[in-house]
Order: sequence, then C-alpha cells, then structure tokens
Amino acid sequence: MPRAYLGEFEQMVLLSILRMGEAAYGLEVRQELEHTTDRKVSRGGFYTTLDRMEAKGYLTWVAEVPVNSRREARQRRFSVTPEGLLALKTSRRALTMLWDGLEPVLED
Amino acid sequence: MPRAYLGEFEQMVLLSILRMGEAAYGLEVRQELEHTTDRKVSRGGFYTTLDRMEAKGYLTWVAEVPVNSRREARQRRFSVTPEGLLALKTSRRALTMLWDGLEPVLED
DNA sequence: CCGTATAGTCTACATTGTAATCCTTTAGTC
DNA sequence: GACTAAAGGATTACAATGTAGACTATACGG
Repeated sequence: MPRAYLGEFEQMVLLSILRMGEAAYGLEVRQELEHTTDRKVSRGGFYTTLDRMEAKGYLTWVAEVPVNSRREARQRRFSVTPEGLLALKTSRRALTMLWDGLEPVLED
Repeated sequence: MPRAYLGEFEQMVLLSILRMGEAAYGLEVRQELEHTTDRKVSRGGFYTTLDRMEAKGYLTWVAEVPVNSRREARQRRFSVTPEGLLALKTSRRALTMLWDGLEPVLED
C-alpha cells in the first residue's frame, strides 16, 4: 500500500520530469535534478524510483522511436500522469500550509 | 548514515514543532500536524520519528517540570535545534527551486 | 482499591532511498 | 570482423524512514 504522500526523493524526481517538459528522457531528467538541487543522484537509485512510481501510476514512459540512429532505441521518455500531478499538488499544499507563517524563521 | 534531505514525514513533524512555538509538548505537536495536513498520525510513528530526529541532532526535548500536579511529569517538550532549522531550510530551498516556473501546472 | 484517561514506549514490518555492479547495444579502430 | 570503450539502463542488496498496534506507567474520580 503506497503512502499518502510522495517520498522526498520521489517528489523531486517527478518535479524534474515536469521541468523538462513532457516526454523527458531519463538521463536529462537526472541531470536537471542534480543541477537544480545540487545533489548527486546515482543511476541505480534514479531508475529504481522511476520504476516504483510507474507501478504506482504516477508516471509513464515510452521507448524512444529510432530516427536516424539505432543508438536511441533504448532511451525511455517519461511523463507525469494526472495521478502523479495530483500527488505533487497534495504534497505541495501540505508543505505550504506548514510553512505558512514561518517565513521569518525559514527564510534564508 | 542519515540522508542529505529530511524525509517527508520528518520535515512535517519538525515544522509542526516550530509552529507550536518553542518547547512544544508532544501531543500538541501531533494535533497541530494532523489538523494542518489533514492526516492521521499514530502515536507510535510520531514518537519513533521524534526519537530518530533527536539522534540526528535535529531536535531536543526536556521533561516538563512538575508544577501543581504530578500529572505533567512525563510530558516531553520539544524544540528544533539550529541543525534542524538548517535542514528545514535546505529542504525548502530545494523544493522551491524545483517548483519555480511550474506554478501554472501545480497551482490548485 | 478499581476503572479509565493520558502520555509515552516498544516491537515489528512495509516502503523508500541509495549505491555498486552487471548487461547490452553502438561506435570506433585496426 | 574482433576488440574496446561509453552510453543508457537493469539488478541486487541493504540502509533509512514511515506506520501501526499492542504495551506501560501515572494520576484521578469515586
């Protein structure tokens, strides 16, 4: 049974997909995440999390259609599902509520 | 070895302590969390998380000093440490960065 | 005393987070 | 056309975090 809220890393991965626009390709998403949060992300952990979120219905992916080169054949392109988006909104709303009024203390 | 970022629940618990003001007492914090996030929180899970965060240095607590009644003797009053506050800021900054620009999609 | 409520503790297990290692396919290159 | 490297993923294994349920101890009304 999945949790009510997205895990901390799940949330960040899902947001990174959104940031790359739809049909974001795996390692680009990972780079985006690393740059935006200044955090190292291992490939293994990254794909593990993606697969788990697929199982929960928060994202889907398609294999890249080969164009010029066969090189691309194994690339996966990810998209957030409506359920995933809803989960993101729910997590965001909860945090926003909790942060509300604490700006003086939390602001950096 | 603890993680770089606060877990999703850890973050919410820590924020709830801040919201109650310093030296917040256990079950009040729990109530605050339940009300603000509209989520059920079991006592066991709640205290487990508090104890783990104490071990990581994100919070401290003192036993309530008995005043009129001995009734209060076992109450614990929690405070967020500077390290805890820093962790909250770090998590908040990362999420803020990731959300930035996605408001049209994430807004409820 | 006895029953009940309060405040917390302990135990156990499920879910998530993380890294290290392995596997395939393609691109040279000689 | 076999050999090597690198790109992109998949597997495996384990640590950390999330969660609930049952258990304890203290105080209070009667």
